[in-house]
Amino acid sequence: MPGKLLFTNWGHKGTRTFWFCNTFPTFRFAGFCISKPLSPNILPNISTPATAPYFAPALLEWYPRHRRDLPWRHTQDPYAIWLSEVILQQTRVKQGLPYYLDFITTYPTVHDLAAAPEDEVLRHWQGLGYYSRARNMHHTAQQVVREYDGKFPDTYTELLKLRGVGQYTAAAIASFAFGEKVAVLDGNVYRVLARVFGITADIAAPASRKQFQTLADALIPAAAPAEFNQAIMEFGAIQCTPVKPDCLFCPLQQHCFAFQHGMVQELPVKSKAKASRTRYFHYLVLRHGETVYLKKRGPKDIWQGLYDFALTETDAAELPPMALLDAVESLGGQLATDRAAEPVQALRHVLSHQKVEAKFHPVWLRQPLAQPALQAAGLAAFTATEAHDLPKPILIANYIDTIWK
DNA sequence: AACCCGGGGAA
DNA sequence: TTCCCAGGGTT
Repeated sequence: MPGKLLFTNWGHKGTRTFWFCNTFPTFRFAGFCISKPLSPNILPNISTPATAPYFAPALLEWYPRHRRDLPWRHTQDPYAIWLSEVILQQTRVKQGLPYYLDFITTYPTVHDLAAAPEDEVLRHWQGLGYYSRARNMHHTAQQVVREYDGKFPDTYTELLKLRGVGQYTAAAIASFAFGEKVAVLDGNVYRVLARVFGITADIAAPASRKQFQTLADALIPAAAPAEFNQAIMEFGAIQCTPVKPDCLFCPLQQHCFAFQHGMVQELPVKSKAKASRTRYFHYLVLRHGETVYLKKRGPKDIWQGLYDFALTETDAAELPPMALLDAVESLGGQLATDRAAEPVQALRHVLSHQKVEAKFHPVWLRQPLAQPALQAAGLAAFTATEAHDLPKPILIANYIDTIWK
């Protein structure tokens, strides 16, 4: 962002003087205005992580006094730790906790999880989102049983080979369960490091990862890698929060670049996600007697492996006239004449990357649909009880609740 | 490197 | 309503 040179802040550190433009992250350093972040992109209030001896001790002193009492913190079982970490990916503790308790109760060991049908695992996951996590988790459970004799690998490098276990999760399991000295890097860690050390790299850019990883690896103490990883993430979740961090009572206040320079709001730098698109779903809720017809969703779209109704998607909110009747006819279905028409229900469902505007069209059939037509359409007949037990998107589960109370 | 994948809570 | 939360897999 070249051009603007209005100074909003300035500071001294040692013999150096630096200024900040209001066009952050452009800033001036020692009289030179630079348009790109310094390399390495650590602002001059620290030289190297080795000169931050305060960091780990402060967190390790803070952690036992502020940590939440969470069930996965009472175990060394790599299975339980893996389970909790997969559930907590992109998920807040408050939302994930009941799912963890359900899973660890239903599937106390990796053998129990591996032996379960995928539909059942997905049903327990229902409502938690990002369903590939559940499918990958199930796959990995079977792999651990088959190829690892039911015992999780005990090193970062080996853990990384498991499906659904990336750099973060491998580091978490390796340190928590096996005491390996490898620093975790999640959203909390990015935020804490960016603020304390004044790092201006875009945390949404994959290329920034290396810089944060190098810093975190330098900060993690050999004496307590697990506690350090727990502490820095908990610190980010409780104290150094995304909005309104508790800087007033922060143990790192004196050392925090962002606080000392009034830039807590500006750090970390994070580019915005692209706008989400709107999709228009027209669901045909086909029913006959106690039977409802559902379809298992396929790959390369949202809600893979979950069940919903016969679906017609359109580019606009309106459906071409007769489209639904045509769809019923193509299934060989006939409309029942002895039932009053039920109202079309519209529900909106917002995902982080898509907005789904769904309309549910109830259709009572005169006769059951024939098997060949069902098979061709990917539909299958279920009772209300069976439908309840199948994994469904929250949108569909909510709708079914409204029609069956 | 870019893109896709859910859902809920707080302001 | 609007804004925030983000790790892993695929392409």
